[in-house]
Amino acid sequence: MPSTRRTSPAPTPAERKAERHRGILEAAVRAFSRHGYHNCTVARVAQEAGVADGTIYLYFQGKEDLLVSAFRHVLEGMLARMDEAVAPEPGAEAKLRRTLELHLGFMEDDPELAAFLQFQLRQPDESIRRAISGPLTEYSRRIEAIFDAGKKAGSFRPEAGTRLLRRVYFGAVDETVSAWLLRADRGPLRQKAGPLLDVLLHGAVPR
Amino acid sequence: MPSTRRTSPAPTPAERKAERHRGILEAAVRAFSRHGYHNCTVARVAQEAGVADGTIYLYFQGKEDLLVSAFRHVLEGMLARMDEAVAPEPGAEAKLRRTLELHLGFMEDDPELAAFLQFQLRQPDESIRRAISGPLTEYSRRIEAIFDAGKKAGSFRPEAGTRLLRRVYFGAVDETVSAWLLRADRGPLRQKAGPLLDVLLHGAVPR
Amino acid sequence: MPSTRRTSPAPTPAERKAERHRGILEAAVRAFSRHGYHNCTVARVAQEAGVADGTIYLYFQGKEDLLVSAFRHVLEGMLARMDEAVAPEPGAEAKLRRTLELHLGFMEDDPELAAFLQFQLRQPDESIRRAISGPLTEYSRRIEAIFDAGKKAGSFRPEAGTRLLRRVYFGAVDETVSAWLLRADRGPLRQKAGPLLDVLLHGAVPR
Amino acid sequence: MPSTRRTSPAPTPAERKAERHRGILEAAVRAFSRHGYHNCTVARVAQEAGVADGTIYLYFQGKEDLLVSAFRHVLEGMLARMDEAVAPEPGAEAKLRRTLELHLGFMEDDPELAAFLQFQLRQPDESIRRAISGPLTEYSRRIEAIFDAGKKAGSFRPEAGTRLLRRVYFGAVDETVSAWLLRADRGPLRQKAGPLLDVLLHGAVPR
DNA sequence: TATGAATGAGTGTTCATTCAT
DNA sequence: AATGAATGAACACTCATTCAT
Repeated sequence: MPSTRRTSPAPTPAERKAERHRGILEAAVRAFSRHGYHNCTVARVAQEAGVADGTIYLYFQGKEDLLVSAFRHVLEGMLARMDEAVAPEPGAEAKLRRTLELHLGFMEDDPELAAFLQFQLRQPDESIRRAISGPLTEYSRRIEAIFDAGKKAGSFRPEAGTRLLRRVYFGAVDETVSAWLLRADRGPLRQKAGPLLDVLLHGAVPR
Repeated sequence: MPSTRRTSPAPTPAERKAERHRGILEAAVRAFSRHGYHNCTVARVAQEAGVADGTIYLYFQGKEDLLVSAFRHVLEGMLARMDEAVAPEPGAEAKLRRTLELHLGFMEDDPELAAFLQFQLRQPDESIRRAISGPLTEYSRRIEAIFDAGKKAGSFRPEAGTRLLRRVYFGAVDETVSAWLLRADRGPLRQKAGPLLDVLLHGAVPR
Repeated sequence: MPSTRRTSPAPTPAERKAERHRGILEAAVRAFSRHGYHNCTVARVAQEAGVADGTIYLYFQGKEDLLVSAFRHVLEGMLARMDEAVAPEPGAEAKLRRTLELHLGFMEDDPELAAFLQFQLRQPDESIRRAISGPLTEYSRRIEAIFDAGKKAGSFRPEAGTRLLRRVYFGAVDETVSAWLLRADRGPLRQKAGPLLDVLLHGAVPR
Repeated sequence: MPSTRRTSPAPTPAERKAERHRGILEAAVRAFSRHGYHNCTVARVAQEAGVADGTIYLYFQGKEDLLVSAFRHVLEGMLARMDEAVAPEPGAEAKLRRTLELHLGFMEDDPELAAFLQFQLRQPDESIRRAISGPLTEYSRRIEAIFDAGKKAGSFRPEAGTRLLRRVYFGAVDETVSAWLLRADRGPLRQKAGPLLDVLLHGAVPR
């Protein structure tokens, strides 16, 4: 008698496909972040994913599509978890803090993913930049929404441009994570959220 | 009477060599920023410089040395002009403002150079990052010196970490220039120094 | 009734691979001996073998490995056939004669292979010489074994050094084959075995 | 009063030229034997000779001409000294012995020259082989003359072909020198003349 | 659907040779 | 005569992509 309750019920073909899709994407993140996008062969991604070279091309258009898709996959995951965690936060400042903490936390927990985002995606190829900008805008939108809401609620200065604030936020986060990644002895990262936010919110000048 | 001092005296061999060196470096900046480092062949740099392929190798070790040397050349030029212009400024805040204005001004005046710095140098290759980090530290040092001096003079909050302030500065500048570069209609850039500095100095929160 | 044993059964992948391996090696012998190792491009070997350039690198490490592997392939074939033919010969002198006849016969029957062995393998590159010396030692061992056995049986002078005898044998064969190859009108070669052996065995001085 | 007997009187231009010619040839021998003909750049020969790259081309047609000329230079020197030393020897056997002793002596005294002759000249290029064969024939002629004279005088067996005897002689010398060169610990070489000649003259078979 | 052997276009680099000085 | 900077053709090797099985 077959067990009525399998630990993992036989996956449907569609599920198998989705699983492999995801497996390749995550292998790509690992492989690209380890060797660098240009120095990483498709064969290495395939090996990392445990599939044949040709199989990659059943799931993706080519190497570039693999990079872009991996980025989308990663960012969607991050945004989903951010949305869930940030929504309950009461005010704009709290939401911003929570977002920053989550971002730094993700990076700290998965340095390979962090290296992928910080280094491998900075490809100067026009087409890659274009393809990446879409998903990235989603993140931007969330940050700008927080700043806009904060301005309305009086938590943020209305005369500071929202896009400018967003850029300062992203720039500061970016530099912070990059510097942390390049350090040989990576200490804790998420705890840098406090000081960083302090400067972003109150500036360099004493009141 | 023959002039003893011609406007363009016959260049000495050493001068010719230095001139060619510089010519190749500047061709490299143009070629790399247009096509991307990895998509740009050495032959294209040679063509842009008006020399034969092999000539490149009389002046540089190889393609990577070309990238790194071009970066050093560019950054040294920027720093020299910054040092000159920033020294006379009276206080830390004025020095910071002048530095930022100059940085944005350089980028606005030479978008190709800006693209080179913003995109082509972000190579994930370990060896390139290492070779670049040295000269870049020079710039960091200047910014941190300004923040340190400002703290002593009471212009800046002493409890804000100097390295943190530097990272926020660099991150904000970086994002600002990148965003400007990616815009199809590049308007003025240097005038963004004011609002940007306002946020850096006084933060997002109203006092 | 389907035949259980086809004359040419569908080759297994492993067989196909071995076949191609051999095909490339033999193409390399032809191409190298025609154009000279250094003047022969890998592309030419590939063309001669009827495969793409890149395919060469699926079977060999590089050009040098191709040369060395080709040599090993050729010499192993020669030694196998020699061993088989020489074993039944009764005495040392007969064995030596048979070996010499076979050697000259191989060269006469395949001048391209002869040219490969005589000219292309004489590469002064240290690494090539080292790689070649191993297989070559096998041939040396056989000749020395014959001389040693002959000394014991009283057919050869015991006071003549075995290694010296081997060197005279190899040198004489080498010169003979080279001279034959360089001649425009290559007559028969194997029939030179008799006179050559006569000199080797009885010397230049009348008794 | 200027000394009437200078140690080296001012060289005429023609002498200077000849001196440089010789200097380049000898530099070529050293450079080629150290790095191998194909791995040795013309620039290295120039450096070794202490002249500019371009100067080489004032004295020689090109790299190949340099190799061939160097060979001719070396062989002419050897033959001149051989002729002088061998002439007084009384009989054919003595002449042969003297020639062999001189040959081995030259190699032992100048291993770099030996390596040049043994390895670098074995270039498979058709044109090189042709260019080399001429001067080499001179050496052959001397050896064959000795064998012919010896046959007439009854010292050598008349039924042994002269060319065959010459080939055995050259082959044996060649193998002997090569083996000596490849040995890490090069002991004495000239003293191998005796045993070698013994085998050449009396063969491998006891009488 | 998956495989992986085969492809062949693409490129950094070397170096024999030339020639303006 | 001598120089040595400049040339540019040539080539081994890589790897994204394809396709027969």
